[in-house]
Amino acid sequence: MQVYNTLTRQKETFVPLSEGHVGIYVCGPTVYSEPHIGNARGPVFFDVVRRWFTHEGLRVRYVSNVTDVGHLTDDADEGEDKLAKRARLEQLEPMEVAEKYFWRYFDAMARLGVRRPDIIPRASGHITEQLAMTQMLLEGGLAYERDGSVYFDVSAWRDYGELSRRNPDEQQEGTRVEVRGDKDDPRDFALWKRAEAGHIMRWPSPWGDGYPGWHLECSVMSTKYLGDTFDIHGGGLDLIFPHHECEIAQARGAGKPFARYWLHWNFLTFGGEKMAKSKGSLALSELLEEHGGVALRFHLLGAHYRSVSDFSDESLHASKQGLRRLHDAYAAVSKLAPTATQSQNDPFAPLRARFEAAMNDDFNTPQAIAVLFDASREVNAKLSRAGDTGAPAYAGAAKAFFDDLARDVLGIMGGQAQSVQDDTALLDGLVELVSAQRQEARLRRDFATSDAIRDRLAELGVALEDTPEGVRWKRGEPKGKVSG
RNA sequence: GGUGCCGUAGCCAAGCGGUAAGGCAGAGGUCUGCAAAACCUCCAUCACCGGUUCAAAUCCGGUCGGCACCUCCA
Repeated sequence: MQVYNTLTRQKETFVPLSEGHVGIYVCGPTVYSEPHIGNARGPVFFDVVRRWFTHEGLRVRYVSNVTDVGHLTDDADEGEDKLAKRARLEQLEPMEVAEKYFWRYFDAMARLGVRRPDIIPRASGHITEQLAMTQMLLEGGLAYERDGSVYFDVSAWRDYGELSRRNPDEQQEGTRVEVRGDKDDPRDFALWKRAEAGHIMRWPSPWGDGYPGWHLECSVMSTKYLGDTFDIHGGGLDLIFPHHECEIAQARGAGKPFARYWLHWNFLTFGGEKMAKSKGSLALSELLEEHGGVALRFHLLGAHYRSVSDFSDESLHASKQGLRRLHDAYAAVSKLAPTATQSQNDPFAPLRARFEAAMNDDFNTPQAIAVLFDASREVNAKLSRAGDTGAPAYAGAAKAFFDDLARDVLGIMGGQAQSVQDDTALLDGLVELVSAQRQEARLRRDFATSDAIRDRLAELGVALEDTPEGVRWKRGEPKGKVSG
């Protein structure tokens, strides 16, 4: 299988460090505000990545952190971190903020069919380890302490820039590099920062009270749970620099070979503009409410992870229509064959092969989805041929195909990703419709029909009551056998 | 200034040297009491210019137009 490695800027054959196992670390969000749709692309993509590895028989350990030690807002000079600011605005403890949005985030992910990571480490719970790595870097001469803060000395690390291919010397010392006057060099970055008076999140350290730097947690937590060398490190494209660059420098500087393959997903744009910069209206909660998790997930997988994808109402609508076709075919198959069966002569073998080839080529989900559409057409054609005696067996194989790939790997059919729709309005409408039909029968004095309707509804658990004020209905337990 | 990405049909979106996947929308047809679904058929030479090659959307050079990162950001 081929994966595109940012480190080498080319597709490489993926060979796990330890045969049969894969270790994956993905940088998660800083939980300080409402999750938006941009937060979903990476998790959804990597959810498919781990499902695919699992499908291919590998044991996966998937670690994805959540940053609960706020980093600075754009007003670096003010030194207020995002969590603290939010905490002040919401009048909560910083950790209360982190906890609140942590759950918002994972609730949203669950609705998108994203399985929980095997480990969700938090920065606040790994202070000791972060101090240890800082200490190690100091001892190795790659860091220096200034007035309670410890900085990584970029000039001392020759390979700095290997991932982002940036030559530190050529970087424009632009807008606001001069963040803290106590750095030896503006390119240096903090491993540990002194906590100013009033800074709420603080921990004791050999250099005084402070808090860990922006990039340290990932170096520490990934290697703690996956080993000093591990297979895959993922994140958004924007994390390549400086975040991942710094992670590599720290980890390698501390003697850890670190990640072997780096995968980065591209952005979602909205009207051609970077999502993170367009304001509002893209809150995940709202989109989930309106479209459901499966549709969003399906749409996200409709573009290759390394391409920018423009997210709009039109494109989302188109995706939903397409998904419905897939679901319809699956429903038809499931009706004919409630249980999946796979025989020796699997008629879906060629389609499986195509799907597999697509996924093995750097997780080409759009192509994999195209295979699903081709399969649907074949299935619909076969099943619509009346009197085809081979249909049931074929349907069983079709069900196996869809269950295996569309449901288990892509997560766009059945299972948890299926949105639980609120059918209240539909139910109301249906009962009222049937009730109206019954009233017509009563007016015709066709009581046989009206009573039959009431009885059938009662069997289904809907009780109709004729009152002087009109017909009322309520739900109860289904009575008797439900026929049909 | 440095680093990198993109421009494929009305829209979304694969392909990245061998003669344009898939979806949505649209057109025609089969089926059908009507409608829907389904199925069949149709619908692009790949921003532009030049070069390399037997062969280029795919490689090289240039032009134009978008975008991102270099600062928190998925």
